[in-house]
Amino acid sequence: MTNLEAADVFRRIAYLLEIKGEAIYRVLAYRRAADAIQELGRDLHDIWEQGELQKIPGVGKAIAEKIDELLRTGKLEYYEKLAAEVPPGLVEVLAVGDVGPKKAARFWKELNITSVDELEKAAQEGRLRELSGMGAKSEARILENIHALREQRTDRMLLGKAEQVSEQLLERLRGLKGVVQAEAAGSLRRFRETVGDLDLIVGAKNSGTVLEAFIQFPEVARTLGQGDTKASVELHDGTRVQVWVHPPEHFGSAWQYATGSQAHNVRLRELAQKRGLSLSERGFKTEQDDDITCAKEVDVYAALDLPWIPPELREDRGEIRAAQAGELPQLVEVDDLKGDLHAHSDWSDGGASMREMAEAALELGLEYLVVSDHSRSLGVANGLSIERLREQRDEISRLQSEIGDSLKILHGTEVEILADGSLDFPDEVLAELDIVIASLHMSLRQPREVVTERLLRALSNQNVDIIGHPTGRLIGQREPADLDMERIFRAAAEHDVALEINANPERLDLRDVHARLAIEQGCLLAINTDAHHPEHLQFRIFGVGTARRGWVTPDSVLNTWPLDKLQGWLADRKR
DNA sequence: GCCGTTTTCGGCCCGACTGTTTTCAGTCG
Repeated sequence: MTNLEAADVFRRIAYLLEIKGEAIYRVLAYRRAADAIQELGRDLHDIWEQGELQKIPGVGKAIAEKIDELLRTGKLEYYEKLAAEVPPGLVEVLAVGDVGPKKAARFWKELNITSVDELEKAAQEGRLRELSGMGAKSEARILENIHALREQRTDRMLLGKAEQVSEQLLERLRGLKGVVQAEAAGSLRRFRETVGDLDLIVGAKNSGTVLEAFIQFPEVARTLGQGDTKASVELHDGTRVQVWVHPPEHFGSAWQYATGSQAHNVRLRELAQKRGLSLSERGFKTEQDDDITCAKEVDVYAALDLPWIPPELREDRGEIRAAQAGELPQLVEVDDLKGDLHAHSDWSDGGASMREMAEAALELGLEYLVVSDHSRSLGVANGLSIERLREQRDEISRLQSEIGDSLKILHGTEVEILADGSLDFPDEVLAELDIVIASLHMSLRQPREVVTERLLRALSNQNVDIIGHPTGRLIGQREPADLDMERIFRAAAEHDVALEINANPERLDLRDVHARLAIEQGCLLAINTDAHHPEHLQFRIFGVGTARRGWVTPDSVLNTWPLDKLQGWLADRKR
């Protein structure tokens, strides 16, 4: 049973309890435990075997016992009893917008609806409006939301797309009369790997006119809701966007609120309560009902005696405790990156020449760029033969003398880790290169033991400097290889091999929680773009965002080092 | 059901928006 499957059981329990009408805090407890299990980064089995289930935040005695039963037997009696009481199909009904536990329970008890199909049929037949408190409008909304669900218009989008769409809208918003400031908030600002809807926040006095203008933007297909301070719309491509408008004197608290995460905000509000304050997007209220406004985000944190907490850390993963103790990490920043250690050219499957790639790197102010084209076995990517690899070396020398000293081009390879764990080039060929990245692209579906051993074998090859996109996942398209990450981290630390945080928004691999575990084990990381076009070098912001979500500091990142230090490290390894 | 530098029992965030209502419940973030 995977972490995701176990988390799903507890999430379903939470939903069923909620429909059943159980105490909300019991529901929240199950939901919190489900989230914690899903975001572990470690294998639930390992924690179970070590008897440390109750060390997971949100897991106490009762839920630990249920995890134990689930992992031992593959089943959970408590869940099965619950599912006999409340039809489990109702969980899917909750995924329909505007349908929560109360309505789902009434649809079930009063109309005998237990699935989305049955709900759709009832709505089409006009039976929902017969319930008290429901009307034709609610019915039409629910029907529309069922269609949106069917068309998967509710899927989360990749960070790259979210960034692009958001920037476009922010540009327009900033151009509106009276707008002082417009910024991205929500999971995009926190650099979560996928984004549900876009949350934008605007500082302006005249919220009404800004919102009116916003819903008229050409990108907007329809308005889902609009009030005094916020509007919610759907764009032509199905992207959902929420815009909040607050007066500039509230901008800080509003931005903080809209950035989330929800769990982080709940913690802050609890802290506020303990001080006799109430925190909302409008700032603080004292017990005497006096307002404390926050024009800047730092004001919100300062009122709680906390330093400003970077958005990427705001996930209720210990950041508030660290802030209270004055132990927030000094996170890596984009400007810390001195080079990119993984890029492709048209020698293999890249879309640009080495010169074009180098010029793009120069423009970003990088000190060095590694050209690391694919190796011979990756036919689909036009992998290089040994002969062509050596020709490429000569070509790089020529290019280097042409462009001068401001950018050092290093010759590397992204060498295939073959199905048996051997590498696609012999050791003597790898030894000729400046730097070697070893990656998995093929046979990713091998059993855990096999694929883990395969990566461990590559890690122990003394020519290997970096493991590229370690798990091989493609977000939303291809599951990660079933690796024992803790063994990988231990081996990487032992052999002093860096693990990549691949910055391509389709990969983000290592992911945030893995990066955090890796540095705790003493691993070195490398934040690389894996660029196949000059513009892909910009992906580094997503890699840095992911690293920051993993509490990564610059000293753990190989490519924050200046060229001479990097070359020193590489030379030491060759000995 | 979980949790504790005020607690091992008694708490557990806060407000906007919508639809159906004459004052509010439900949903969402």
